[in-house]
Amino acid sequence: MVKHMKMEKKSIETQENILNAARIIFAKKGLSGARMQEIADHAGINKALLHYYYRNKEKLFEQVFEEAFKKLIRPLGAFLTDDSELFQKIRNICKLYNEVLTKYPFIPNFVINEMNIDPSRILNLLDIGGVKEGKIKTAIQINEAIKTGMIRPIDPRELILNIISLSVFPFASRPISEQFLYKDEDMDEVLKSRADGVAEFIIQSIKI
Amino acid sequence: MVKHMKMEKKSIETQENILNAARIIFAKKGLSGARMQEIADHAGINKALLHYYYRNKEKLFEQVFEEAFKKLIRPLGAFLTDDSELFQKIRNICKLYNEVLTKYPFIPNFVINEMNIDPSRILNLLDIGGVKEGKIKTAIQINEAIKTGMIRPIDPRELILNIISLSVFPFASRPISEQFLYKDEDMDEVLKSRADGVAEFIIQSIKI
DNA sequence: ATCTAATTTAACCAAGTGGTTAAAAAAACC
DNA sequence: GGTTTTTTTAACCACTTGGTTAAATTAGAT
Repeated sequence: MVKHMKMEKKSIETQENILNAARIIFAKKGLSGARMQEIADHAGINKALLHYYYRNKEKLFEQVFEEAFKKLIRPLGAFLTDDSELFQKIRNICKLYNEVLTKYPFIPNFVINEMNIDPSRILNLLDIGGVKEGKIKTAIQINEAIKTGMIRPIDPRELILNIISLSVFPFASRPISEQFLYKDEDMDEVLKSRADGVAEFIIQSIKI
Repeated sequence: MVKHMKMEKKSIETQENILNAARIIFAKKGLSGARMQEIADHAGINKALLHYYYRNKEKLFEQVFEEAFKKLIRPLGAFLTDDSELFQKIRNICKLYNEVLTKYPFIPNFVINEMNIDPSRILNLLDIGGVKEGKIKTAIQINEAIKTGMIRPIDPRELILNIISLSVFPFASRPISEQFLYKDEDMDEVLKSRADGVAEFIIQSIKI
């Protein structure tokens, strides 16, 4: 990306291999637990080449983290800026989070944990996907729905946090939930088929 | 604990200091991110003494993890084995989790993350607090409540997972929720006052 | 005061870590 | 086939890390 004029085929493929390996290893072991050697092995290359493409561990991690963080926040932004009617919006975000997290199940745990270790990591990434304005907009919409008697009174932020909790936590807590709740079952299938139930659970809880 | 016949006052205090330091550092940085030197510093002692009381990092970590894991699972066990009527049970667990996690807010993230890195860590800790039998008992109770028309049809495990999600996720995801939902507010206060609302949210969603 | 346990000091070690380097080899490109 | 880029090899480095050791010091208990 930086020091080569011609971007050859093999080179791009290698960089993609590195990123894929980094995604897997970092998500599994975190920044401090991941080893550059392991990432190189997983990418099918050697350490020298890994450092040839990515200056250092921190830079590689930043790229992987930023990408994961966006994947986690964008559905929230999509929900908050969604113009649909409230109940439909709720169905939409449940479905969207379910799709995204089925595809990238390690993201919630990974992002939350690294943010916990170093909250400053997020500083360059505020206001992604229009969350800021969307939040205000959706809060107004919820308060309207309360006024018109469509839903019972509830703090908009509480409702939003409940929606996210129900959508995201089962993925983040998978190893625990699997052990204590869904032992011997296909947790992938369980999680995938949750989306509709979650949306109805939320709607039931607020509608009058 | 091991090599001394007399357990003097100072000794016990030091061991407690070590454990407290270990709880904080491990919860913040995880097993791989924590440094024995940092734990020693935080405990106000030196590395030699740290190793004098705790043979190695792994042993110290195991003790801290097991303790945290139990703190996280016991409320679930208490809920599942609770003899109260269903709605009261739900109010009880919401309140209990809120109290426990207000006191130990780092536990969810810590336990979930370390389980994600090494799921085998839990193997000696299965069936804590009567979760196993309690699960069956509560499932029966929920199915009864459905039959008698007290609540709408729902998979018992889905309901349980929803309860846990709503109770635990806001604590686990605090750095993110704070940033995007409750900016500039006292998140401690917000979390503390959530318990009642959460219980009603759940009850509203299932009652007929 | 004396004996024992708790703690410090300070040096040390082996293994692992992120990262570098230079030269050789392999592959892609024209 | 010659040039350029990609990749490997392999050695190397400085630093960190978990862990150890032995002797000296401090504090507690009786």
